Amino acid sequence: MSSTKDTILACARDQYLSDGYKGLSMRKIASKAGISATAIYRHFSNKEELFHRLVKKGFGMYSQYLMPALNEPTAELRFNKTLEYALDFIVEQPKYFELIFVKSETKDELVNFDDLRADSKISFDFYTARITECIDEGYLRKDNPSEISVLLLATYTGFFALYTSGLLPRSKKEIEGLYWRTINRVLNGVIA
Amino acid sequence: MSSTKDTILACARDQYLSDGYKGLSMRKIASKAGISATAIYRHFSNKEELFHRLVKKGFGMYSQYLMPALNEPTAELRFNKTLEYALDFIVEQPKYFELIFVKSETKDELVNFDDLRADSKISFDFYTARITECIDEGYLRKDNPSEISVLLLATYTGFFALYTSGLLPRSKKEIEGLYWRTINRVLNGVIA
Amino acid sequence: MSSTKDTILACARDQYLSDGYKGLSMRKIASKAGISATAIYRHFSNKEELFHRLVKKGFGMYSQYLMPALNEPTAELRFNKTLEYALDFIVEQPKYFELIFVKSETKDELVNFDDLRADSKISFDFYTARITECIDEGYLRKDNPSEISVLLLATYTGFFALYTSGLLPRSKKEIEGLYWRTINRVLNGVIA
Amino acid sequence: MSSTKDTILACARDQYLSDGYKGLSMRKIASKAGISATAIYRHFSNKEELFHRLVKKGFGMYSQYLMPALNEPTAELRFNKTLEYALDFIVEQPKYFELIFVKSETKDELVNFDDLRADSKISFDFYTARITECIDEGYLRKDNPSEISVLLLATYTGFFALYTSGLLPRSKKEIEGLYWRTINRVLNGVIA
DNA sequence: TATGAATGAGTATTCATTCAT
DNA sequence: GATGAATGAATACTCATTCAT
Repeated sequence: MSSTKDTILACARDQYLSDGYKGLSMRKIASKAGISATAIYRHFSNKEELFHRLVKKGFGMYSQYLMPALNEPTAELRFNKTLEYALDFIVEQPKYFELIFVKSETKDELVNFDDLRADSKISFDFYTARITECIDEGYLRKDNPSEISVLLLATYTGFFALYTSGLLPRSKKEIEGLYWRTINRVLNGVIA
Repeated sequence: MSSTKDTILACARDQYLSDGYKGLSMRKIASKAGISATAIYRHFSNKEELFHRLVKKGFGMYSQYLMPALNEPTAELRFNKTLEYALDFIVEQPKYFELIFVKSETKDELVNFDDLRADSKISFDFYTARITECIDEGYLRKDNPSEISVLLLATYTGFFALYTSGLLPRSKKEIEGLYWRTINRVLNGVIA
Repeated sequence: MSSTKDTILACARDQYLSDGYKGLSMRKIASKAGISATAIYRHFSNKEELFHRLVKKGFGMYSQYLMPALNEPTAELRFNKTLEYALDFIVEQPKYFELIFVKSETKDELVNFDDLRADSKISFDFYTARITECIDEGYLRKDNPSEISVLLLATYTGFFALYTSGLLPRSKKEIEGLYWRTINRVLNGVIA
Repeated sequence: MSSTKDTILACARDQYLSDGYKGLSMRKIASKAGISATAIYRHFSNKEELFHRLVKKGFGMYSQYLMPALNEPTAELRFNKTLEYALDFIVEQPKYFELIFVKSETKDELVNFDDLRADSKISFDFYTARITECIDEGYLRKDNPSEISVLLLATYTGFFALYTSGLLPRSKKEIEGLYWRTINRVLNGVIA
């Protein structure tokens, strides 16, 4: 409940999400949090650790979006809800999506921190599990589940990377439609 | 033939690609290029312009990879060669791929420079043109060509973003196989 | 009592007064003050603010020189003491005189900062007030007090601008005599 | 007739007069003159000499303004015309006035260059000569001519220093009126 | 006469971090 | 837990000047 810690993290997130890693400075974080720059070091040993915590939080949030899909009764519904909640995550937390799926600095972190690699595997494994049970139930064609997972995640990631980069200059509304049509085209190829 | 200019550009690229935008400093570039930091300003008016040229070069190189596909005799071959050359680009110029498709700073640049946006549209339009003629020739199912283009580019971009980010921890060889299987799964859904 | 702040200010003043605005660099100030260049930013947000404080201090000091004239019992004495203390200011603080009355950069500052303009008005108004009461008491001829103020300030400023610029190559002693004779010639024309 | 030399000087003047000494850079001068920065060194050995020439030109121009006063038939007229032409100089060449009478950098130059000191004496001596003959002709009260010269030059310089510094916030028109009233008040004290 | 390339010293400023309190 | 002061290294960039051509 160390409220200051959370405040720092929240300010760091806001600042990172608006200014990028370049603009993520201890001073600015401190100033936003209403404390002195040095006070941050009471809670995080350095900038690297602070950012590390931030990324972890992003992964945790992504998990929170996907997990409720497990409440659905059938594999097909769980699969479809997963795709839907993944969309929700981007629509509602576009910057967190960027943080964990796009921003290169995040990836540099991934290389150095095993726990973040593990976190990133969670979403991948979640997809794979959904796909496996869809194949088992005959909703999806017999195929390599982890490769289908790659296919879906790649499309998902790439689609929104294109979007956030301005290469798909469409409105939010259009994007949602395009997302589903794109996903359905992919499913067309893998569905039983 | 301004060799210094090219040297600077090459060093900037290397340094950007290894250290990210954060590590892209005029001093370091100069030091790598074996000139003084100020000498850079003889060739580029500032860091922004230097980076801009860098990105432009990346786009130019990507075009050079794809264009030969036009030499193929049929739409289907041109389409398949495009997918193949796109793979070649990543395999042979992985860092330039990262520069123009993944690195978020590049996208921030895109927002500011119309010419870069135009450059980025080229690859998209190239795909769309290939797809359109494939549909015309009956090789691809009747569908919205630009949306198929989005699908393919998204998968392509996302696939390698996952790869370069370390989320697909496989060897180069395996990756090529996985790429084709992934692409084929997509094509499965759109092929006639 | 923030001694460092005062030290910085003192060093900045010395350096400005000996090298001009050109030579007023944060590094040099810091070096003179025996601190690191960046330490200055703990006390002043930037060079502009530092210089601004410097000028303010100059104006404040000038006021401190003139104010005691108010202790005199008659308007005539207050007027004469003002002229005398103004001389004292130049003799004892020639560099501060230069700072606030001569150096052109100071004037550029004045344009941007309302509070400095206000400060500079103080001395002008002080003169005007002294002259007004001298006219009221019949010591000075009936005339426009603020214009007499202009006359006196102009002569005062111009006189010492000529002096500090080396155009009046005389000794300090001679200058004091010349000052009074010059002032008296002016008074000749305005005295009742 | 080395036209390039004159062009450089003209550009230097324009740039100095608009941006001050700080903004007087060889590069900017060259760019304005349409030549390369290094080309300047064909004509002036360095920045110091260039500025030196500039100041000399300013003094020369001031002389050109005053000299025609000598065409007047009587000492009184020559004296009055001198005061008038001095005003013209400021009104028409305010920046040159600033250059030779106000700008501290100019004065630093004066200290180092005997020829500039000599130039600056010319105007002073010119005043003195006018006053001497006015005393001789009985138009001015018997007094020390060079000290009257100091008085007039000080008032003149100080008056416009106050003006250019923004301490006399009046319109150009008002300033001319105020100038004459101020000068007349001075003359009141010295006139026969 | 002029240029383009290059340089070293300099500019203000920001950074993450340390330390004594 | 937190602060203010301070620091060294780094940032992009400008400067006057030199040199080979």
